Amino acid sequence: MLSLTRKTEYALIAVCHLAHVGQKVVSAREIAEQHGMPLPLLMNVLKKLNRTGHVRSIRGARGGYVLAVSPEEFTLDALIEAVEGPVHLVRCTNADINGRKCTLANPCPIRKSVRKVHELLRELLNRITVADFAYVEPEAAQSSAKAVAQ
Amino acid sequence: MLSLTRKTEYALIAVCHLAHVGQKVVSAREIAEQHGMPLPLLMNVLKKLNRTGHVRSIRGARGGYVLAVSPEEFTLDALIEAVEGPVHLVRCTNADINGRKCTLANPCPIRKSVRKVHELLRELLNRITVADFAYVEPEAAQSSAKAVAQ
DNA sequence: TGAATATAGCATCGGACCGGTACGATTTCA
DNA sequence: TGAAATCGTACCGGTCCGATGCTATATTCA
Repeated sequence: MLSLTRKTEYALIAVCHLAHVGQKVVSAREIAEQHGMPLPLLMNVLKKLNRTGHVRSIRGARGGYVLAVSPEEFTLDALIEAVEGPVHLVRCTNADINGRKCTLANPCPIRKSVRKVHELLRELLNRITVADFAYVEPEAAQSSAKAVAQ
Repeated sequence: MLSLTRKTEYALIAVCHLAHVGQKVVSAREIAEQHGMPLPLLMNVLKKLNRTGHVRSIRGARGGYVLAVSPEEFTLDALIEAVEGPVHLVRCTNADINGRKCTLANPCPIRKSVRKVHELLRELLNRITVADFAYVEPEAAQSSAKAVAQ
């Protein structure tokens, strides 16, 4: 199950949309319609991003959302954590999180190595920012691809 | 859900165990007991690894399993694919896999970038091999950690 | 002041998939 | 021939994602 959830997809698209329009206020409905996403789902995601402070919400008529952090500083790791909760490669990387201890015989032979891989994954996710997911499609995606590849 | 399944954990531990004992035949029961894993689960995993040719099974009394590939050439990516199926960061990276097409409005603004991230993840998983998960715990894990960090 | 718009919060439901179990068949060795 | 061990398949339960609905709150505008 090494995959992103659909929530993260929606969040990524929405945040890219917000990054693209700058400081203009955009309603969830507008974003949903433009990308063919289910509105309630998108709203759930935006609520979470609002709670974590990554987007700012403006209520009422003519309300909507504005990106509250700079795209360059908004890492994929932060986005995933905001939407899905913290990333755990395996359950026992942080046994104290869910209380359930690793039941494997101690010492678990792969614990250290798994932890190392976990860190590598986190590093990768922290190198990638929302700015890399530039809201461009046709050919201009090369500059963003370069940043991601770095 | 950026995490490995428990199957992958079991597979990793078992393969490390096999790598550690060299060409000696080890039964699934022996591996399970030594690491406190549920035997049937481990057998399910070993069956899959046998079907993909990564371990060789010897039936009958005194039977068991032997690693069929060199630990240095057995990548984490291959192991995950053998146990869980192919890795998909998002559903639409290979829309033809499960038939279900991406329902988002085209052109999906993040498709290209997501695909790039997907490749980076695959690269990471391909750099890590079973040999990096050396079957050592106390302090000697540094040589393997070095290889992983590379 | 009232209606319309839009987000906030919570609760619920269905389905997919992982984790775990069970049973019988097959093969090998003593 | 019987014991040991793998092979194959089918099944069940729990968890969590995906999705929906309703109510409350805040803002704008006529």
